[in-house]
Amino acid sequence: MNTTRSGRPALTRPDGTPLRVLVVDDDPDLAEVLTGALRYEGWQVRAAADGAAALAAARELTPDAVVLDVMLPDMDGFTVLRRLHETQPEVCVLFLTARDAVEDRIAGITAGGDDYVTKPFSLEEVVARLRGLLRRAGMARRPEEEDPGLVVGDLVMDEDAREVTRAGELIELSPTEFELLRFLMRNPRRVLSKAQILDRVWSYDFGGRAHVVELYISYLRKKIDAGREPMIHTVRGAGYVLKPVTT
Amino acid sequence: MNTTRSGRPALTRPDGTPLRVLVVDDDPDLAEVLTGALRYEGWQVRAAADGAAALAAARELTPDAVVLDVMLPDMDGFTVLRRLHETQPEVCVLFLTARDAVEDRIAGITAGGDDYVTKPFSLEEVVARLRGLLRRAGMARRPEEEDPGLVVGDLVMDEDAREVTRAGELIELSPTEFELLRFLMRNPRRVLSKAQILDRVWSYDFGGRAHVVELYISYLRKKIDAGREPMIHTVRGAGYVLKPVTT
DNA sequence: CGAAGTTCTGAGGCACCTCTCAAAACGGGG
DNA sequence: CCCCGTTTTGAGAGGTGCCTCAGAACTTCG
Repeated sequence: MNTTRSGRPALTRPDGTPLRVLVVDDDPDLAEVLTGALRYEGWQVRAAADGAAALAAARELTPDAVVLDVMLPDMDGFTVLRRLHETQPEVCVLFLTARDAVEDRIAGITAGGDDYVTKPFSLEEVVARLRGLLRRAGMARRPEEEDPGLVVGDLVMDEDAREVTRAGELIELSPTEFELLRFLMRNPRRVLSKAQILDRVWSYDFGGRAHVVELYISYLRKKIDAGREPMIHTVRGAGYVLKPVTT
Repeated sequence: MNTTRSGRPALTRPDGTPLRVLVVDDDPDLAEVLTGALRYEGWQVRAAADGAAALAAARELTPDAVVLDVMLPDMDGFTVLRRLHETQPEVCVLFLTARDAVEDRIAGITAGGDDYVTKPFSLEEVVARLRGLLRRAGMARRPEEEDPGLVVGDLVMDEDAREVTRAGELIELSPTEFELLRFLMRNPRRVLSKAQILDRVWSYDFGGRAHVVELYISYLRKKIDAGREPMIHTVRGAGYVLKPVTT
């Protein structure tokens, strides 16, 4: 079976072959990190540095989704989108955009089913948005059973509703807490180093130290483990693990 | 069958041929030690002293993994990474870096599935990280059956969860204890000298005496053999062995 | 514009980990 | 049975990792 590099079963196309994604960004470092992260999901990834290259690559690859920077050296991201849809109307597009840039034009996009994230973003966010897009477009399916959502023990996360419950009890989380927990829940019973967590959950341009991770772990513990059998465990010198209580 | 020099079945590529690893470091002594340790794992190893040589060797060898020093005489380790991924997107990279240089430039590395170890490191750590990388990338498989983890008698180690159980009972270990036990479990029924243990489990720059090994063996015994049939045995004048109880 | 919530920094402190020293226990050879 | 080298154990110093708290900077929303 097709799997992610973390060993978890990958999200695939309906026929079981790996999802195909095209990354379009003119910043080589960012493109490198993005393609790496998406490959890590078990997907087939290709990169392009400008609009012309993107359209050429898209004709060749026929991707299921495109991660598309709005600002490209040769042409506007929206032009690329329009041209893409001419030949491949089914393709999903995830825009990458600066925070203060053209919110109005983006707003029209999301109506068409596409989505966007603002720079600087975290990799978990990009991956989550992409998975959401593909799932809603019916272009992806989880292998085997029906989508059970994210479940670890009695801890349940509904990504669409952005709701988390433990033992049926609703838990309110801030945005960062939510993303951290999602990352932990996508990798249960695996020790995750602070560096790994920082790289995936925090924005790529975050300069701070790993101390923040400890802080947010402590926030999560207060909300999730408070007065209960703990699910978040510290592994000294290695990182943190999320485990169901009944090991 | 392809085997390690210790007689244990080697981790191989999916087609059964030996894994191919490229070691890139400008310190000849360190490169020598590393290539030796990786060859000992039954892998096909080649060394390069700078970035240019590394890229050339990679084109020729098409390695499954690259052990890459961040500081190279001719070019940045990250440039090497990007160039490598251009031609061989599937390759895994394990970075070697100084402890205080970590935070700034390593950022983003673990997101793509790659990993790093800080100098000074132990050989067991490098090997373990590499095995983890290759296993998760689906690029390596254990010969014959599915990955059972590390099992000796009723002693079981889950490397991902960093968990050790004996007869189902969870045993808490410090980082050094864990690495020592991993080394013993990877070489069961084999007498390991204190010098061997020191060379593999402790960092290469460790100046202390072999007395630490005795000390840590005693710690392990207290946790693993406590009140049970002993698995760790002393072979006077030779070293230590880990054996299942029913010999 | 003000209030509430969120994110991050820095300092303090506790607990654990690692290693050294010293002495006791063990085991084999005479 | 005793001696001597080897191994084990105990106590403790020093360092490090991790957690908590308090508050400052920033954002969001009314």
